[in-house]
Amino acid sequence: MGNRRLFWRIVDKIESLINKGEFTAGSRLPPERELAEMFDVSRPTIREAIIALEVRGRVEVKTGSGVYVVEQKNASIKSKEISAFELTQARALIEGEIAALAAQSITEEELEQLNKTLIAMEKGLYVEQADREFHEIIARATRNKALEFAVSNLWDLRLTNPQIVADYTSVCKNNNECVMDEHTAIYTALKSHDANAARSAMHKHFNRLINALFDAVESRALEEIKRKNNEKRGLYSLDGLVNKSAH
Amino acid sequence: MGNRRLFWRIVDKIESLINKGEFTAGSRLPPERELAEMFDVSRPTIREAIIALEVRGRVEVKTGSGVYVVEQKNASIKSKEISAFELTQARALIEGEIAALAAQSITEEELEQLNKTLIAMEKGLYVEQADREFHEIIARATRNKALEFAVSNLWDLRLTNPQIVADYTSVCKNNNECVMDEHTAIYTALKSHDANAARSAMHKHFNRLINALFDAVESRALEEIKRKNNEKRGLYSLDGLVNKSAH
DNA sequence: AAACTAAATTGGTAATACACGATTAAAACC
DNA sequence: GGTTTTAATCGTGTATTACCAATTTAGTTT
Repeated sequence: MGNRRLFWRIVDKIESLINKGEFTAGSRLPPERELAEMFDVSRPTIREAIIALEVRGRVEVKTGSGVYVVEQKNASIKSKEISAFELTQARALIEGEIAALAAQSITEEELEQLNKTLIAMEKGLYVEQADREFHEIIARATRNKALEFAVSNLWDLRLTNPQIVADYTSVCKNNNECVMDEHTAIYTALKSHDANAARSAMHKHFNRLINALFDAVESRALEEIKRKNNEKRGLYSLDGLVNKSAH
Repeated sequence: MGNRRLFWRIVDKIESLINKGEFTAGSRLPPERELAEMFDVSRPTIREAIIALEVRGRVEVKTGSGVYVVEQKNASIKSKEISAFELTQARALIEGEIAALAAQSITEEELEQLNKTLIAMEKGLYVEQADREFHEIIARATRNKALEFAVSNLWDLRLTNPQIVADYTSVCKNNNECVMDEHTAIYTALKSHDANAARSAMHKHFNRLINALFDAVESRALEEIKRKNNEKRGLYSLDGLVNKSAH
């Protein structure tokens, strides 16, 4: 149950207090001893939590003075608040251009690597991994590490943001054939070194994904509405009364 | 002198041991007690250092078993090894598409904000900041936080990678007029909601930057060659001998 | 104004008890 | 006798308590 180490729980508590505005940016946290009493843990544990927050860049420790909340700049953008739609559109835009660029510089060896991911995907094993590799090989083929970096960051987003993970898994289940076909189309375009074809194939790939996401989210929203309506129906139902009065 | 808190120094020591290959990926670190003796500090300090390393993602702690070194995957891509050229090309590609997208959705208010950055830049104050804001406002105008995220990440790269910082500052000194003109052109295209014009203006902006970078690096390389040649000239020079023999 | 306390706060250590995981030894079972 | 299950043990991280040192800050005195 309470398996997670104690200081992590304290980190969460302090962080949420900061997020809630209980401790505002620039202000000083209560002294260690007070926090220890507050959360009913020992001082070393509080210190561990503060160190974790410090490494994360959320607070700054000034010896002899206190612990101060650090101004969070782009933290709101980071990870949270980004939807699967936004991520997919961004990837379409960026990876579309990457595909166009890669079409001009991709080597035979890289094409062979791409082909291997296609085979792996067809066999149905390591599908997730094959998917990521496919896109990363193309990014690498641009000979531009900044683009690799951008793709890698967006992929991390997909894996770390819980909402996006949920939305993606609901889509990716039974669409392997689609992905296969689309990846093959991209591969073919790259093999013929046709930049425009590669870009458009990549756009198609993500466009289909956006639509699939839309359908999935829509149907889930419908489910949710039905569920809530059923709850209300239970609350406001006259069935009981009707039955009784019928007798 | 030894002002920095003790555990940070331990973090450095352990990290350098990992980097040196003393502790290989996947292997277990010596137990806390042993490390404490090794570095001549107390166990709580070792624990603090390990927590810092854990938050940084360099090690993983398994209760009752030990502390294990984590495989570093994309660390090599991250930040290091990326040149100013690569970064600029990546930005051209990505922000070009962003400009095209933003042209369709940008609001009057955002256009006004853009105008303010132009005015600030013309006055010559907060130029760096005005530059960043200009690009971030456009990213925001896409209504896509994943794109904002990507732009923000690339900008961070520009500020954190020492080599890129050096290359950029050598270029940005006396080119404010260029930047002003290019930003104005982008602004005008966005104001008229012309996606293609916005994309191409953005491309021109970065293209000029790439050329400027190239010139700067080239001239610096020339300087370097001259310097080295002068050194060699000193080494192999016959001037001294000639002078002596002349007498 | 400068120097000097004194209080508040974090920095660091030592010793202790406990909980978890893995290994080993013993017991039970087949 | 060999195999599986169970129990004990040891190594390791987890967490607490208590204590003192170093630094900063504010106030006080000179």
